Amino acid sequence: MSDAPRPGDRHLPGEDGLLPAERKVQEELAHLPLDFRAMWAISNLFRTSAAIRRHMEARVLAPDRLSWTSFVGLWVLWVWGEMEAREFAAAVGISRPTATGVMTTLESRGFVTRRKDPKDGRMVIVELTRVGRVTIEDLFPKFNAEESSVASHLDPEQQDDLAAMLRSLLRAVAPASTQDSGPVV
Amino acid sequence: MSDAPRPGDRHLPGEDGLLPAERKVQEELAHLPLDFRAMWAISNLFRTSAAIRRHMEARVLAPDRLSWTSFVGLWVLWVWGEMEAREFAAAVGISRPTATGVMTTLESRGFVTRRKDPKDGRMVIVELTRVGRVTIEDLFPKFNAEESSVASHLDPEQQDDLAAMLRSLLRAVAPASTQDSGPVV
DNA sequence: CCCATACCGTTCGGACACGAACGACCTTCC
DNA sequence: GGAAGGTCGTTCGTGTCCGAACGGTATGGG
Repeated sequence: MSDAPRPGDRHLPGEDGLLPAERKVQEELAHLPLDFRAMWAISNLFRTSAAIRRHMEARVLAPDRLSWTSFVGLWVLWVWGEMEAREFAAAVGISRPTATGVMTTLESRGFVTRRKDPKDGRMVIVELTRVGRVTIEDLFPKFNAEESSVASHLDPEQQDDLAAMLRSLLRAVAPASTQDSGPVV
Repeated sequence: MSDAPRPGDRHLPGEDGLLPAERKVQEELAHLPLDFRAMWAISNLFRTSAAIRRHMEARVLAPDRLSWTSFVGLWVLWVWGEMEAREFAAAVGISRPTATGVMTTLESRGFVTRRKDPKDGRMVIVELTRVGRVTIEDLFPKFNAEESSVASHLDPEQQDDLAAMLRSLLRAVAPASTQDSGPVV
């Protein structure tokens, strides 16, 4: 723990130390009885998730002027096939009102269609159009290639360990009912 | 200190197994040449981040009718002290237009004040009010207690490993300039 | 001195996000 | 068979979020 910062010493990426922001927090809040170990784990979860999401939006989604949520919507319908609107909302991980807006956006761009269920007049069934299917089938391999590129900074074993630890946390905070239908991308 | 338990046999499928949604994906996309290992690592990052964020919003923030972003804003000003608006935006991890809206919200609730910098008429300096400081000083220990509770589902060593792996991914996707000022909660 | 340049915060337009509430629709129980 | 209650998708209001663009402000070079 000999972290004497020398003048002009730049912390190059690749070291295993705390981020600059973390050091500032460590310094300012050291006098409080906080669980810093948990804080570094959880806060880096938010930080890294947001950074990778932005990376994906810029590299993969922006060329098609597709938002993150719209992309997840296409992906869900691609994997699951046609589904009711409330299932769509649950699978994407958004509320039903938000799902209405997202479906409207996707419909206006010709990616999905909505129709009423003849068996139950309350239901609305969402389905990918041909254009929507072609789009996600072209886009998802690119998305996964970026996932692979980002994850390659960890060993394969570390990738497995990371996924396992995250599943453990997920099971801790999410009710079992929501784990079956949460967002998957 | 990387004496992570490494049993000779890998975990059998089903025990430490994939989530239901992951199994569906595995089944539907098995015929495509995708990097599933990276996919499980990255997708669980998004899933778990969103789940924990909702957990925090419901358990810690909802009683004060405070949004996630507003909470981060208060926290940033608490740790860093008064700062220029563009620094505030960078520290919270939002764009400058979004920061204008968030500051307006926080100002209307009496948590922060905005004033022009007499030295440079372009700048706006944001600062926590007394009410804002009292609020975050009451709220953050509760927030950290929930972080600690969630993280307790991992061993202390695992928490450290998780944070280290996430920092590694973060450094891979984020330009060095944004690492100093990214959102920290 | 003035103008090009650059930067700051804000505004605008569009999409996302949620809780509350509403009309339409189905089921259930008298 | 008709009212009661539940569920569905949607609408409304508010707040978050971004890229593009605008007015205000500083600074440098001519």
